Amino acid sequence: MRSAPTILHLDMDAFYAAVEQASKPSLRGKAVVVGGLGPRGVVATASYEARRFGVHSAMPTAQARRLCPNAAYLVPRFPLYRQVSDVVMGLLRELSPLVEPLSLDEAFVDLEAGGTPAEAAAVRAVARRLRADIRAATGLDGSVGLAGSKLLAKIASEDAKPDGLVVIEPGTERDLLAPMPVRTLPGIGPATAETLRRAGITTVGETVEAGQDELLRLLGRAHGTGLYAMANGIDERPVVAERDAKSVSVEDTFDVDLTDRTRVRNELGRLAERCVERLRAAGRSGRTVVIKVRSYDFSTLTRSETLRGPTDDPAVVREAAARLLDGVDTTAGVRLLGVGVTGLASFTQEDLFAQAAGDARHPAADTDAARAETGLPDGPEPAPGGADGPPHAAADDPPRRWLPGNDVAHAAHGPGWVQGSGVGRVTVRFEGPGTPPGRVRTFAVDDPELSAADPPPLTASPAHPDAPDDAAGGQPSAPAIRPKSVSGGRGADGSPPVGTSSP
DNA sequence: TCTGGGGTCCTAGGACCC
DNA sequence: TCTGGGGTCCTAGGACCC
Repeated sequence: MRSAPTILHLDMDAFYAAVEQASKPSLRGKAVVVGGLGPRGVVATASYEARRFGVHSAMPTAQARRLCPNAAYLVPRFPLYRQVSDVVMGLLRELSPLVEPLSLDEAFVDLEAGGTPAEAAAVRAVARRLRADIRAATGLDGSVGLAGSKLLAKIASEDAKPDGLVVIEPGTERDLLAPMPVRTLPGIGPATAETLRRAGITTVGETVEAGQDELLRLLGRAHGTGLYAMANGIDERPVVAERDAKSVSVEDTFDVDLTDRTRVRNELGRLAERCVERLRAAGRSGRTVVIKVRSYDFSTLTRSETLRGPTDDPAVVREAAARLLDGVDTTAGVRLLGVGVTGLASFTQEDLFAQAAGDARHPAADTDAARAETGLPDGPEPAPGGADGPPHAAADDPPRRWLPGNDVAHAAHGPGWVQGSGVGRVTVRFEGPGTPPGRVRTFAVDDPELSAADPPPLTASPAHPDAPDDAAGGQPSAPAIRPKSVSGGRGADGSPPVGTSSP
């Protein structure tokens, strides 16, 4: 616990949706929903405009469409989000060597380790400049929390949303937390909250009053002690940079349940290969192979097998997965299949093992060749999240899928993005991050002039005059890209934005 | 037209070993 | 030939997070 609020938590606002709006001028100020667009898709991120209709993350996309039929529904473009994320993380690393990313859009930073003076005014100034820099570099808003611990920094950034900055002064933690619902605390999900509720505990303050013994009894050792500490505002977890991944996995939900056993086996084999591609791209190998099978009724089981040594051989993983599947009854219908590898080791260990074992099947040269092969395309990973279409279309090399949000280029009209498609036509809007809102044209889906394209990079907003906020508490700083979001940033109180009026 | 995909951590039982 | 006891590994499942 620190005596100055030197732990910073950054959380980008509605990240995927905001990137889409920055990238597609016609969507700025409009409801945008990014997520799976198939019959079983869910929402990954909704823009604030869409949230006003009740749309939120993890909601089935079909339900979102009912609530907000006029939103733009887009497939995620992870490579672009990753690019933008790299820019943001780069700015954080200028503040301190201790940066702990939690996801593409979220990270902790230990400002003290970066040499920022341990006093509220100094850290506040750093945070204000950071938010301005992020806006200048990406055109996006990020909310920042500052506190003496990770727990409170995260709660502060949540309170700061959207587009705000909140500082929690050390010493005020307990009083601040007491009235909050237990669900506010990280690690307290629906199940734990229900257990606590049945014991008459709904707020953080009641958690403290219940006492540690009671919490241990209700929740078990690790969870109970952890919750009691958190509820008292105690959190000594350090900011840790760069943790190695402990597992790699790949899974697919099918639009229609699979019943044919051969088809199930084939899909599992494909997943095993995708999993190994990712494993190799990360320069790792793994020892335990896990398969996951979700049934028509959503019941889910896993089966795992630990090999004698780590492998990155697709055949070995595929065969292990196939063996595991042999023990699973799939006759009633399979909704989801997954393959994962855990017990990760690095390549060098793998090579040593292979040599020691005298593995005849895979001489070293072979391994190298295969590795070079996977490293070949510029996108190391195979478009995650089904960006290039769900696996199910596998039937006979489908013509080409134009998914809403995809980048395209037209020989005559230039770069644009797919707004929609159907009945042999595809509608494209021609615009890019730096252009004014563009116009729409419709083509035949097999128009030879039309081709898939890479996402254009987000350029920093030119309109932003790099005005650092005034000292006193997070000033309005004209949001870079948004045309008329006058009410944008504001001070520490996190009051909701005046929404730009409905599209 | 219910419920994605990628992860992390914890628990608990049985095997196995000392 | 009396149910000790601890540590580690493996497997399966569940809660939780973004």
